[in-house]
Amino acid sequence: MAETRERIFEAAKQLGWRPNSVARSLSLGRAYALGMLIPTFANPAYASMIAGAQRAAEDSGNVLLVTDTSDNEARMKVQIERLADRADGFVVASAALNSPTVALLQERGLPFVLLNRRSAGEHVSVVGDDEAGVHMSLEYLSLLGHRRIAYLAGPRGVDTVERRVGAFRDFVRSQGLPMPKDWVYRGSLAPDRLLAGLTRIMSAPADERPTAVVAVNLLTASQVLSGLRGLGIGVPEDVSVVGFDDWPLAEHLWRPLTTVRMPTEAMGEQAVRELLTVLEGQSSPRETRVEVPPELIIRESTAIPPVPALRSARRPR
Amino acid sequence: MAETRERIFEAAKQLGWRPNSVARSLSLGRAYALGMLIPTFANPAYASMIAGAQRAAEDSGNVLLVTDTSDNEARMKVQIERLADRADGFVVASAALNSPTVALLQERGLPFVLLNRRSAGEHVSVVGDDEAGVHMSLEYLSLLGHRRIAYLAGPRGVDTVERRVGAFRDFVRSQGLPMPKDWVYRGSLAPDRLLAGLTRIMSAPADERPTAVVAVNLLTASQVLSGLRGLGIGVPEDVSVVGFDDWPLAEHLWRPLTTVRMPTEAMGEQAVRELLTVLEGQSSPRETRVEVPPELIIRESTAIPPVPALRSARRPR
DNA sequence: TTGTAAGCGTTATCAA
DNA sequence: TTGATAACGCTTACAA
Repeated sequence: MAETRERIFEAAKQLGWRPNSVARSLSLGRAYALGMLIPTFANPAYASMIAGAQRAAEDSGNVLLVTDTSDNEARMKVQIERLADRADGFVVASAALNSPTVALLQERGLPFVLLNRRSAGEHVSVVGDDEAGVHMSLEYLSLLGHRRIAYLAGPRGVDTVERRVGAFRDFVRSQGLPMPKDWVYRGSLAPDRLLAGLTRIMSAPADERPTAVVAVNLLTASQVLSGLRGLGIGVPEDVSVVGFDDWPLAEHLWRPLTTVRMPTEAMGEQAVRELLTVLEGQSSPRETRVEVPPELIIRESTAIPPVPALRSARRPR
Repeated sequence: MAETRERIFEAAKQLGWRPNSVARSLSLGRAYALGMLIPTFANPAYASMIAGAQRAAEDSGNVLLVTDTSDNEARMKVQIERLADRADGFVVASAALNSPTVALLQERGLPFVLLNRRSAGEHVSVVGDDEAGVHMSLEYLSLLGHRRIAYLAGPRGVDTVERRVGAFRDFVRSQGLPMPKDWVYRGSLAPDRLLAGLTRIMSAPADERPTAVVAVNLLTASQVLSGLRGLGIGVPEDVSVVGFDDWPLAEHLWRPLTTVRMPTEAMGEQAVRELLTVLEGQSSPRETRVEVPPELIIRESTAIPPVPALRSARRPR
């Protein structure tokens, strides 16, 4: 009986015997391990997705095998090959919108769920409500009186980024805000390029340039802060800055950063739960939004727009 | 012959066949996987150790299985149990000075090398030159003219921390600098506790309190910056601040932080190389120092001490 | 209920 | 050189 089996297992364990998980995997055809592909450990947002995922994995008796892909498709391929038999499925947080990796997983029949970044085609994915996050930051700026708002997005091709810019554009349109072409920056996020872009946007006279800048992520936001500081533009008295993602250091930047905190930990957690149901064959392609809503963390990088700007905005043309 | 074997493997691969790595592990008794235990993904210093380790692992045909231990011994135990058969050895970056985990690894005969943090007893370990890092930051402060220097270390029990405080104490002694008892803070690094400690140290009159504060890591340093800002103490004009570890955000803090950059990536790399030699049975217990020296990144949080302090320091008593 | 054997996909050994 | 076979350590199905 099962109970006796348990007792024997326990007794054996006391004597120093432990079942060999490799042999177990081979016999069972199941590894009780889940792979997780992360663009980079360097981005703190992923650190907490991993933390959440790992907790969920451990709670369900699985181990989580995490790798850093550097957003490099060739590396991802190698890692998937090497982990294919050792893991029962994958949480993929580093998919590009058109990723050969996703194709590879599909053709090899490896179960997977996308996290944070979706990809073209049908598959199960778990994402946070980035649109709501952007929306709430814009609403807040709007409430403060800002009407001229720029968005620093970075290059095309990543789902999350597109969702965030999309939400920005929707808001701007629905509120009838001004939208000169270069107020949405789509260039490289490399420090010098970004600074050049920011400088261009800010080179207009004070009553024509944006009174608020929204950045696509935390690092970009902090570069913006430093950039404005270098340009001699005050934050928040001249320009307000809002970031995306949160992290202890965000509080200690040149100006403590107002930013959108995404439920990253819950996202990681839900991704593995979703993957587990896929492994049980219970799931069909669909997109899951994590229920936990984003949160706007208001600190000191935002304020009402400068008075001249207000005057100019109200002056009839 | 071996060559034919290769050709057949290649042909089979074309046809979609791939050797099953689990079966391979079982047969070979070797998994070609290495475990890595990290205190927390949230600390950016570890992110780059992982990056280095993963590169070295991949280059040698291994996969790196990384887990976040939360510095929790119980969790480490579970993770080691679950990875014991799936990995050939472990890189342990989250060992406490007296860690049951190390004992566990030893009694189960699992090969391992300690990274960054050493532990009591004999074992192979890879560390950076923390002492040199601290030393160079203190030399720099000294050169600027600082003589009253405080060190915020945090709780006892972690090897790296002890090495850093040790180096601080050595320097202070060798230079005959003043060293009131509470200038070395050994309390909790929780924000409120740390702030209380800092406030106490800074509550002395300006010409008696420290003119420079050195922090044990990046987060602590940024908390110190914010703390001083809150106290209305200027950085660097009233007090200089030096951190430990570097990260892109360090440049964007309230004051761009002068800090010691450790060769974290090289450390991770070397740890897996070291582990690989252990696995080949070539290694006896020893400590390896990573050759790459620390680097002092000078930014804007340090300057010459304030003039009144200089005057007071020079005034004969 | 208990014990035995087959199978998981490799590699390694030993005859042929 | 080739080909069959045991072994890795577990699970499960089937006979005793």
